[in-house]
Amino acid sequence: MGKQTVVVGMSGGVDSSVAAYLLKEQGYDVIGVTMQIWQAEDQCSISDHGGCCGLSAVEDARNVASQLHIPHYVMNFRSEFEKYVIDYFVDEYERGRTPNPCIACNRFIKWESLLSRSVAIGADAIATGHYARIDKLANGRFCIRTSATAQKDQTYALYNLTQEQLSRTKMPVGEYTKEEIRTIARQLGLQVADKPDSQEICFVPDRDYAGFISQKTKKQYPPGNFVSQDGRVLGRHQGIIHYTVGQRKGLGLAVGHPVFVTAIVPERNEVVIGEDADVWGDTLQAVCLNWMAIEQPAEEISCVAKIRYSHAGAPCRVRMVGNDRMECRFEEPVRAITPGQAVVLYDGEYVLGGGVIL
RNA sequence: UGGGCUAUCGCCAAGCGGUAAGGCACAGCACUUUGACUGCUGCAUUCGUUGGUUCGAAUCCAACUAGCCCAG
Repeated sequence: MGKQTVVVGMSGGVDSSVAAYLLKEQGYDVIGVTMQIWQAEDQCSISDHGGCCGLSAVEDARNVASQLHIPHYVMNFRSEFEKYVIDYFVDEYERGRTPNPCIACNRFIKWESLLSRSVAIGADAIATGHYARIDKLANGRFCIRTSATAQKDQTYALYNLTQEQLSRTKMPVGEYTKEEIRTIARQLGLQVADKPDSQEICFVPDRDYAGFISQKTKKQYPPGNFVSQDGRVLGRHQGIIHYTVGQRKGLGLAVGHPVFVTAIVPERNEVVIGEDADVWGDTLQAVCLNWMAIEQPAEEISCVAKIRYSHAGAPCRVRMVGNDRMECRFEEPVRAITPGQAVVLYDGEYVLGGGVIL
């Protein structure tokens, strides 16, 4: 048997660049691939910094690949990205929900699409620069495990990967801390060593995601009422897509004390406002489940659940309440259970599974 | 039209003769590969207007203006 071939998704950032290097060191045949997913030809001016998918990213990735002496290709995933990430993102906001585009992108673009195309060109697996590890458990299942450093952990956004996808994936960066990765990059002389971490939604570099949606759909999202929990009108909002559960800033409501969005009602074009206490809850239901370390549990299980990226996690009990539908009951109330966000279940360092909050 | 009350930052609101609290909102920064939350910093040389009293007034006096309430 020859060496295994791995396609590394190279975003042009430090993490995926070092990932490519590490795999090469480990003896794999490494192919660098940069996914073109958003930037259209006429928009290269917008995001030089940050974005994982800008045009400058292609330049950076190409340079790194040549320094590492590995082949580099650019693959176009724009239509998939449009369908599975952009459309989903817009739809969710229109329905008064709050999407997590990174999770959708991981599942459908980085894995479903990149993996199949990589296999098509003869690769055995794909790799990314995520801060997470993949283990094969005693029960035979593949599982995402938190990275070596709790500081930088990206497992939340990866709960959605299938067993098949995990079996063909490598995440070499998960064994290191961010600083170690940057140090390696410097030692290699990579010019991306000190490139800042990406943040924000990659396809909305100016942070104005509501403007992005309007521009994208060519639709107007009419103003409506801010209402209290008992139905009193408190003011006017700028259109439902501007809000999310738990939000405080940008409401323009001077009530004397902080107030928060507690719910969004698209049918009535209303945004419900409440006190801080009103935004805490101890139960949620989730659908579109994906089980990772375990199969769908028959009995109630105890675990820790994260309600959003960068949530510390909270102890809860989980049980199925329907076909592809589970309920989590938290020991203590958690803040801002938000429809559309993901719940990810953990047992220690291992991701048990997750779903989308109803 | 008589009588009374109130006018302080976008909103609410301290102040009661000694040189403008606070909360909310808002802005910036930090944090953050989603939306949020959170933290820090900033935010009225000026108190409806015009005069007066006083060493000194947002605070006392007068007139004017506006709003509210009660009589009609």
